[in-house]
Amino acid sequence: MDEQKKVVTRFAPSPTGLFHAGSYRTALFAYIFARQNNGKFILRIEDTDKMRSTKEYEDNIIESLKWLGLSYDEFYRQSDRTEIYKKYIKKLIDSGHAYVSEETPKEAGDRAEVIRFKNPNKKVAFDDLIRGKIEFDTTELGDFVIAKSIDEPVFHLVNVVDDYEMGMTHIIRGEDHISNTPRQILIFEAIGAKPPIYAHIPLLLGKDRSKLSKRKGAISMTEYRNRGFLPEALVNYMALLGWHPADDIEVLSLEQIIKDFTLDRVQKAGAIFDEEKLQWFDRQYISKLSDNDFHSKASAFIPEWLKTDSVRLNRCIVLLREKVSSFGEIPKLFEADGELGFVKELKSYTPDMLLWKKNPSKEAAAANLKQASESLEAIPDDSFTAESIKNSIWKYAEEKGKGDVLWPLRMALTGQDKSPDPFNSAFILGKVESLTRIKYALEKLS
RNA sequence: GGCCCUAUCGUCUAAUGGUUAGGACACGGCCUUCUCAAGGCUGUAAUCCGGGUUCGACUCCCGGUAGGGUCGCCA
Repeated sequence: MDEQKKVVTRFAPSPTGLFHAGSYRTALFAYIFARQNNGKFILRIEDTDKMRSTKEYEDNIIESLKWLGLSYDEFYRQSDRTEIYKKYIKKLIDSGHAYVSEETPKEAGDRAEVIRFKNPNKKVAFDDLIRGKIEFDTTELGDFVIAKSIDEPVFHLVNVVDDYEMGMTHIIRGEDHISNTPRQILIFEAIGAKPPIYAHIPLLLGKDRSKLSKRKGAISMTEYRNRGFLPEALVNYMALLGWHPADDIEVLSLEQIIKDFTLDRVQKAGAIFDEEKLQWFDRQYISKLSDNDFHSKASAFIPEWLKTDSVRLNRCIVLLREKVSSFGEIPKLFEADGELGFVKELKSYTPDMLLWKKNPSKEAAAANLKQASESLEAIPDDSFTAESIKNSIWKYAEEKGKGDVLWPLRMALTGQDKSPDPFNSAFILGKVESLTRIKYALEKLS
């Protein structure tokens, strides 16, 4: 059977900054396309700019891709491939497609001699898989620089040589590269190669609608990880920036996206990265977590004082699950003014705050608290759970009015006007502490 | 400014000549409820403008306008 050429795509970042959403989304699309075609996905570090490239940023790219679950089949680093580029530069010079040019340096670091590509000055057209036919007149590009010296090639040259050498079939990259494409096609032609298929995806935009970049405060993937976002949420959300499935189901695993993805459903216009929706996705994925997974992933965000109190910590987990839309929100909940601040310490409150707004009677509040206290007291220590606490009080509360009983109790236990229900609050605190706090409240009312 | 790309609710988007222009996030209301969330129901909200083509345009064409990208010995 005549097999079609195996799809090869790549992600080719320059290690000059922390890996952020803009780069990630490009990598994601190239990865998805390769995987759905059973093709090859290559990571290529473009570090020809020695001044700005660092190992630290390279590591950050690699770690981020790993965290987000994008695996690559081959890895290259351009600084390891100087000899290959040298060969091509020589070939281009020999064939008359490039020449050594004498220059008048304009800036510090400029060379007096560089290698320029001899522009044939013609019209170049290509069919972009997303945008259709794009045509340029390359005349205005002039004879552009392809190397600072025989050992120091720059972007256009290395990019083309590598894409050719690595057998790239599809170049899936950001729209900001559209205007580089004619130059690169010219180089492909000069080395006697057929240009690959291009697909320029729209850019990710910041709130001001300009290209998301490090300088504009783009948030790095590492920071999202540090803030406790789940990689599945990031992947899912970013895949939906510029692409949309045929139906309306948006919560999708990477596997599902790979199955459903098509380039012709990719948007042409840029998309603003909206953290609110990311939060929503994160919540969706948190709610799918098993209790064990939730516990272990939340662990890094639990304050130290609570970690040493494993009994209370375990009792808090259930509540955490329903309060949090990303793990990074956990520490704040346990701060003094957070909803779970009462776990560490009773917040100070005034006697008025114990009174239910619909029946602000001190006598009623005191009587109900007293009854609640007795009910809790009667529960055996080893069955002091949210469930049993509720059972012991519920009937009484329904008789006297739930607000009349529950509000003062919750306030007595937490001292907060926003908090979990009194049953869970008492459960977290434990019998002894709960009774102590109720007693303290009763003193305030007398 | 030259060249290139783009244009549907605030945001992400669906609808590839015929829909009451659909969904999601956010926002508002209601329900639930001792509070706050969550959850359920529900509401407000969009085809940039002007010309064509057509029986009929979000959809096709042209012109504006607006936004973006790019014009490096960065990638």
